[in-house]
Amino acid sequence: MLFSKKMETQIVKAVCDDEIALFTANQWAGFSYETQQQILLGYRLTYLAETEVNWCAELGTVLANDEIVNGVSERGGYAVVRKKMKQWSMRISAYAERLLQDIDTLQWSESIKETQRNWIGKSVGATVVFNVKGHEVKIPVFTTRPDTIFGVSFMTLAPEHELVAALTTPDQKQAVDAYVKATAKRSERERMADVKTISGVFTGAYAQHPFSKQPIQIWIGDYVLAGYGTGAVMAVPCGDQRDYDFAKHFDLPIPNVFQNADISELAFTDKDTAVITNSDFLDGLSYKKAVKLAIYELEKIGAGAGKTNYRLRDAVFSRQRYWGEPFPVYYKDGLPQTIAVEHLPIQLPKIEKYLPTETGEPPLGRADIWAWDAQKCAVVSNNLIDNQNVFPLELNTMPGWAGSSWYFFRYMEKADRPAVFASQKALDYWQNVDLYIGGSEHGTGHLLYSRFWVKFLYDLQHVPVKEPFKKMINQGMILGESAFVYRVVGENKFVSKSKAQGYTTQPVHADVSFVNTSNELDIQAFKNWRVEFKNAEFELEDDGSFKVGREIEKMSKSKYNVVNPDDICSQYGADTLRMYEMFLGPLEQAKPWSTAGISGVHSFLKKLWRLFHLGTDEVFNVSQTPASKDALKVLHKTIKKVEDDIENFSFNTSVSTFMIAVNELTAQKCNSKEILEPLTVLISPYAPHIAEELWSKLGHQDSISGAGFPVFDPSHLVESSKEYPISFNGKMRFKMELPLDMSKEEIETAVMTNPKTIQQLDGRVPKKVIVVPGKIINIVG
RNA sequence: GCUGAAGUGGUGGAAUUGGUAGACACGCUGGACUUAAAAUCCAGUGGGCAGUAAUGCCCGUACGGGUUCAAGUCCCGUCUUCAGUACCA
Repeated sequence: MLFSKKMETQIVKAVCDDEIALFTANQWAGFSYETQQQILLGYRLTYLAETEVNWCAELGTVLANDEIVNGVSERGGYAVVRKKMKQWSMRISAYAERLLQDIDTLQWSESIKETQRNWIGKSVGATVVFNVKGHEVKIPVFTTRPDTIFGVSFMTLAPEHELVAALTTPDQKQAVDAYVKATAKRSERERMADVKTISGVFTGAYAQHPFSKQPIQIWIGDYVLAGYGTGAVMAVPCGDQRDYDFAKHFDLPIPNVFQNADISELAFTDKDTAVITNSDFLDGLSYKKAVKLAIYELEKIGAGAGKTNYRLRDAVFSRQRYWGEPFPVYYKDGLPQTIAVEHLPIQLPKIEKYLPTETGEPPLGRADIWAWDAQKCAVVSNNLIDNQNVFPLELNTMPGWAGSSWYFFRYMEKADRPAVFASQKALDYWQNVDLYIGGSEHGTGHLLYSRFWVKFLYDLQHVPVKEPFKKMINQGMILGESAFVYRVVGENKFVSKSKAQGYTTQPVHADVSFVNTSNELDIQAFKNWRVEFKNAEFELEDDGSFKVGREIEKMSKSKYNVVNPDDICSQYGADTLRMYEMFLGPLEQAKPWSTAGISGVHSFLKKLWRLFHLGTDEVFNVSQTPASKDALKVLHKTIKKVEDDIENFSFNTSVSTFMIAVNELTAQKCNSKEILEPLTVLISPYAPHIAEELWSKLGHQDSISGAGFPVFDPSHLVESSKEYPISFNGKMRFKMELPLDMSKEEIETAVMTNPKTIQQLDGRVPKKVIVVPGKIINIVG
């Protein structure tokens, strides 16, 4: 590290963790190598730190926040506990503001953008530092309402707060210890579920109000989360409902700092109308002005500063699994050292079992050849470790998002890498992902991590873009229709659906393949399915059938509601399946899989085929005769609509358009090549197999996939007249064919002299006649 | 609670800038062909009232208001469903 002469005694401020101490260049030079390395970790984008992690004992690994759903692991649903561990983390929080700002540049669904905004969770406020009476320590808190600083009547720390033990007075020790223990025992999930119960304990210690110097009781309470802000709050019961509830419950004072606000029942939380009172220098100010002044005064006395807080936590980057990229890191005197780029990649070692070791080390702890020889720059046997030249390698591996965050940049060029990802030329040409079709479940994981990586890569000028995915469509899931049979509790007896009310029953999933369209169960097939059902008893409906219950659920093997598309394929063909899926409805919409209606798509394809053939003999019959005006109109109307639909991912309406086109051309008895050939190309992305077949019958040697998209010619759609809807007070009564080149006045005259108009008016004189040429005529009165 | 999306016939769904609500299908009803069935084709199909009929009128896009010549579409409020998220200081 180089310092200028001036910097030697000047404190250097850099973007890094808040807790990092400031020092001068001379001081830096005086630090030991170890200390310097420790400090540098506080600045690095990827750093090793003792962090509170989500530990899943069953999976033997830590999990990222987004890998936990409802307090249990997303994979397997196992318990997850908070635990301190030394882990690699990535400083995604350093990019929080940019990740938030750039959301606006994305063409993503509003819901997923909002999910990311919430996950980043920006809140603007201030840090306020409280002195503790009789202690050297200070307690910083984060607040979004520094304007209510004179409403502080107590403080609350999270039970896990590091100062709890030190601050607790001897006579409160027993109560505090018991409370901390009880909270630790409760799982995160329980704590979340139980929002209503108010609990907490007084520590016996007092903080000091930064302005009034009044003593403030310090409590601990589990409504304060260790993981957010500083893990401590200044409690303003008059302005925050949780503080209010806590104060009421423990009979703590509730000073009112709002003018004309009734706080007898609830806290006053409306910022916009708040006027501060009983607050010394803040008296009479609005929320906005009071916040500014409070921060200014806090900074003046060194008891706080304006601060923006983010909910977004740094992401844990270590996994205790085998299958993941190994870290190019070895340890010298316990300090991580990176392996130089030219020696990469290092490859996963062979191990016997892909499980954690008996002592709880990650699977790589089982490897025999997993040490780094810093002289030879090679991976060598663990036996050679002497901590002089040969050092132990990192045992953790990288998580899935180490690869998923950037892989698409390598797709841009197939040749050997000339640069980090691809040549500048390829990167400039391809830029980023134009369209990402995927599920919204990645909203707070992969899609955020990837945005972070790409911003970092952009900063280092490895890629020319700031965002990985320009446009995203969250396709809807095809759901399954599960079938349930009702088992009488405690008996090996099943009752048909309508009889189930008479018993205490438990629904059991039955394989949907045993059930027909009228919800009747094939009992024999069901009996043969499981040994335990073999001798089961069945109570039938009065008509002798056995009916199942139905419910729409996610398609899943465990729910036995998976339908195999192969069956549809063999019955109707792949084109029918493909088109039917598109025809079901909008791409973004989740919908249950139902084959009702598939025959419509199938018969459409047969109709299409018949358009090219004569009679039942399958004789190919496409003529060279020029197309009629009407046929050209149908074709170009279709080209226009399909073109627009593809742009809008509105495939369901394209299918309708094809149906209309084929119906109209069939009615016109059109078999002109001039029409059918471009129509075949148009339909080829929707029904590729049949299109390819017709294409070859049309005399082409090459695949239709190389054919150019038909060009829309608006001249075929030009009309000379329009069938105008004639409305009276907004209600359409009849239609009238009128030339399009008529003036408004001429149209009005034509309409008003029409006998039907006279009949409708029945002697009344219209107040107004609205004529929108080419659209509508509305007569008011 | 908060955030987001949505609510249209018996069903899936159309209506992209306010301008003919229900396209296109499924289902259903009737008919043709057939010994019969399948396949195919034709006609009808939002609800109600009147009429033998042609047809006419009324009501209809979750509910209640509003803006407008005109509202499924825009505005305000309410309800319901789905999804995400949550003691965030």
